[in-house]
Parts: sequence; structure tokens; C-alpha cells
Amino acid sequence: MGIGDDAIEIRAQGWRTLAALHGLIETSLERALQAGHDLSVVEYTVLDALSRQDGWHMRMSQLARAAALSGSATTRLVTRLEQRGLLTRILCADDRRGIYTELTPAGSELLAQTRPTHDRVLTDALAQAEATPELAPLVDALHRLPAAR
Amino acid sequence: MGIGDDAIEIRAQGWRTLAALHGLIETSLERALQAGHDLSVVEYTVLDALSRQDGWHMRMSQLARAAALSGSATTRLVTRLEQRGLLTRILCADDRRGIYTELTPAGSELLAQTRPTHDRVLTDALAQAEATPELAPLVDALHRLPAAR
DNA sequence: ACCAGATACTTGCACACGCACTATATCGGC
DNA sequence: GCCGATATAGTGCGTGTGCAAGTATCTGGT
Repeated sequence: MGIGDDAIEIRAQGWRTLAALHGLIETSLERALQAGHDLSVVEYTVLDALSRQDGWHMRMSQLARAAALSGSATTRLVTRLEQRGLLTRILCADDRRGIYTELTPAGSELLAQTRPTHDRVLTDALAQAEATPELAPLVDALHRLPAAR
Repeated sequence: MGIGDDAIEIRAQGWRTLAALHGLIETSLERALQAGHDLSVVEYTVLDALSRQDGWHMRMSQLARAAALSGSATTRLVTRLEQRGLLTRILCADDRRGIYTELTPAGSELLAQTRPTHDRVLTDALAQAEATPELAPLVDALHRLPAAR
């Protein structure tokens, strides 16, 4: 056994904790958003990401990164949302390979309606996680994270 | 705007960071384990969880929780691994509704072969994340997590 | 001007997942 | 002991996903 094995075990343990917390939150959100607003978590993530770029466009590939999705999944996700009238594709003139996406008013409105549910469920899920011994430290660390930007 | 809005925004930001880091790690692991050992991340997680219960059995439902999976997905996952000869189902006598699962020698061996890859890729992914400004704080927090047990 | 290679999105296909439902086993009140 | 309520695992079905291949566009070297 080498000297770095402890570090590896700590990393593995951290990854398991991270995955567990992620799963817990995602499942809660998925059920709530699906039931209440007919939106999946990734769909919400995309709408949210677009709204955050307020007034600015996002390329498909940026969207893919923001949602941690493959290119093909992003194509179909955007297609779904476009067909529901929540966003629009905009061919951009300077690089005709690229496609920009933009929230429609309907998209903004749905997002506004959904955000309270999202925030409430997220808060609840975190509270629930904090009550779980092996997850509590990570939840705590999450709260102390320096506010990015 | 209420007084708690900052807290909500911090939580949302934390969740986005968590999801981003999780996605990054999972994608890296998925590709590496799939390419090198024909295993998915959940499959590895299950084998690892079983090995960690060394000498002890796990019920399907515990496995489902450990892998953050639904009951039905767990059934099929166990079926796949059983057909590959990596684990065995064991009907338990005291509660005939329950089913225990146990690693076979082949399962242990495959896990032993796969673990180095897993650990190396995990280390690399964390290092990569640490080089990303918005992820670095969370990676740092992960390392400082108290060793659970 | 041209062509090879890189980049951005899309499409074909196989597959793992969750939900709703079913089957079997256990437990508690009577 | 019996029967409804609950728990555990498995099945049918629809759907979202990633990979690999395909198409269109851009870029740089010659």
C-alpha cells in the first residue's frame, strides 16, 4: 500500500457523498417540477440559464455545457422547448453553423411560475440532506461556498 | 423582494455548482470505465458498494438507495450483472420477500481491475475541476470533508 | 482559388431509466 | 387462523440520452 492511498480513499468517499446528494436533490426536483409544471430538471436548467443571460443569446454548445448534456441531447431538448413555444432558434449571421436560442415571453412566464416551486423544493431537499449525517457536512460546505461572479 | 432572497440565490448557485461538478466527474468516469472495462458508473457503484459490505449481504432496496436508482432500474441492473456472472441473487430465508445480492469472485476480480482506472480518472477529473474557477471552491470543500463512518 | 481539417449542429440507433401496475410475502387487528 | 394493509421485487411501456455517422459551414495552408 502506497502513501497516497488515504488521499484516494478520501476522494472516493467525497465523490460518493457528492453523488448521493446530487441524486437526492435531482429526484426531488424532478418529481416536483414534473408534477407541477410539466418540466424536467434539465429543461428548467436550460430555461434558467437562458434567463440568466438576460437579453443575450446562447449557442447550443454553451447550453450543452450549462446543462451537462451531450450535443445531440441538447438538439432534441431545444427542439422540445421550441415546439412548446418556450424558446426560439435564431440563426446567427456571422457564423452560419451556429444557432442562438432565446427565451420567448411564454418561456419567461413559465420560468417565473416555476421558480418558486424550484426554490422551495431545493430548500426542502437541502434541509432533508442536512438531517442525514453523511450528507450534512457537504450541505454545510455548499452554504459556505463563496458567492461566485 | 423579501429578506431571504439572498439565501435562496446562494442555494441555487450552490446547486448549479454541485450539478456541474457532478456532471463533469460522471461523464469522465463513464467514458473511461465503459471504454476500459465495459462497466457503467452505476454498475461500478453497485459492485463497489457490495464489496464495501465485505462478507455481508445487501438487499435490493439498499442497493437502490446506494446507487440513487429506482426500484425497477435496480432490478434490471442486478439482472445484467448477474447474467455477466459478477454477482448472485440470494433468496433470504427469514423474509422471503427480500433478495440479497453478493459479489462473485469474478465480480471482485473485475472490481479490483477497475478500481485503479476509477481512482485515476476521478483524481484527474477533480484536478481539472479545481482548475475551473467556479468549481474550485467546491472541490476544495470536498477534500476537507470529514472522513465519514 | 482550392482543398483538407476542424467546428457546429442534426439524425439513426440501441439502451437504461422512471412511472404505473402486478405478484408474492409479511404483519396486525379481530 | 383469517383477512385487509403494507412491503418488496419484477414487468410493460413510453421517453430521454449518448455514441457514431452525416451534413453544412468555417479556417488555414498552399
